[in-house]
Amino acid sequence: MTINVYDMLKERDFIAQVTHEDEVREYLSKKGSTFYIGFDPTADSLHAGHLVQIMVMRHLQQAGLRPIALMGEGTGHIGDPSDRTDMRSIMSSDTIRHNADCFVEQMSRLLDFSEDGVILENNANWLLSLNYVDFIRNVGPHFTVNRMLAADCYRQRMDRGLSFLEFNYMVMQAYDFLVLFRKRGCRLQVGGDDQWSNIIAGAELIRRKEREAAWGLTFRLLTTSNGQKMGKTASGALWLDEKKCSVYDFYQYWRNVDDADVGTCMRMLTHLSLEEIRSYEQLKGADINVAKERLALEVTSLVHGRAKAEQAAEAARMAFSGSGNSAAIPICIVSEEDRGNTYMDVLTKHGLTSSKSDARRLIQQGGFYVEERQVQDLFETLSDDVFDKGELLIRLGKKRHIKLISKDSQVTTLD
RNA sequence: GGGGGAGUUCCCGAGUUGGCCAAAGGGGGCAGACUGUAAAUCUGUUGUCGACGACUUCAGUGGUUCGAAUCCGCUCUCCCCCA
Repeated sequence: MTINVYDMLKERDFIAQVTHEDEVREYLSKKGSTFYIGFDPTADSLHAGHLVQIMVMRHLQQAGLRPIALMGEGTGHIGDPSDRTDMRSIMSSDTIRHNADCFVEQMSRLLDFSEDGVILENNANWLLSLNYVDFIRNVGPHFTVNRMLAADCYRQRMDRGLSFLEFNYMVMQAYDFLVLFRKRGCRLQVGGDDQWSNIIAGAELIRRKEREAAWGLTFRLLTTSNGQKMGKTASGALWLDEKKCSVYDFYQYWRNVDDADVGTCMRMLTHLSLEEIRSYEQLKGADINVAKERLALEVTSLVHGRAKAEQAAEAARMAFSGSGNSAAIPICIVSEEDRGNTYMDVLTKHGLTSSKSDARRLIQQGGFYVEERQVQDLFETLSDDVFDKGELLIRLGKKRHIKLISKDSQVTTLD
């Protein structure tokens, strides 16, 4: 017999909170049951944090359940205050729509949409046209402000200030759940643990208005063993869009997770079997690197496909141990006019360093290498003869490997 | 609407008897050592530039002054108490 998906999720460390464990386990064992998960289109790409939700959808989908992916184009106009200390900036309708489109596009590559495998909904369809008075008369009586204020997600904001706009978010999301129950018979909402308050609000609304059972289930947020949010890079989120985060950088992120986090990441972000993961967890010391390579390969494959993931792995081996193929190493195209300029200037011009002072510091501190030769002279210039077949490998610090590509008298596309 | 308080460099947060402030300290970032492309630890660094000096910063703006983050006026924003 196959194991109950609920127990499987539990074994893989996903589950944070559940409203009614027995009922939810039972519900999830029935093929065709629907569950929903919301995505607020706050950016034009999904990021690592969404990966957990995606994985859950994949697991449940494989178990024969029907995921409803709800695009929060309507709620996006409000901005979820959960798990935030500051107010979200207000986005234009066009931006929100664009973001939602990007989400759908990415999801279509991460989930099986064939044969209505995933139901796509968009709460703009029912939220945007709501009549204010009708709405608050309809759902308002079922909420007390007292209880809402006691909710975790709002309490955190009591000191910093919470706008009335944001205060409405919970009610909107609760209403979404009610709509999806009526429209799709959906009795279960799942989401990240920061969504707990919003989720139970919806489940209660269904009970009050429809006198029907509805449940909620949340998953652990992706955090490091010492409580830091994972999926953050120096420049922000770890995006799934290749244009916003190269496959190589994405691979490197997972290749470099803390020792203590490898097992959890494998359980939550890959489809490796628990036995296999356990054997990886037996590894000690430097051997753990093998596990990290596997983790990075698996997660990257999921998001970008096997071929690109393997290219990235190759490139990483090339960069760090000399053997391999550098094809996937991030490139930077330099033009004719860069010749003869100091490395300081070239690095800065192409955005590899934030300013010439920054570049100067890097070189002075001995962190700049050209083909593994440490550059000592602050004013050393980029010359023609250092290129090998139009390519030149440089290194900033210990880990940032960049390939300069010589593009003679061509218009360069900077990035 | 009335009363009070605050806006400092990526973040938090010193500094307000005017010069010794590019501005303490912590966090974060970056570089180096150590290492396993880990963690922890240690060291350095962290406005810009034609760089042992110069230039531009302390919400905005206009003043006072030889000289202001520090004093005065106005504006904007935020918080708190009362309504």
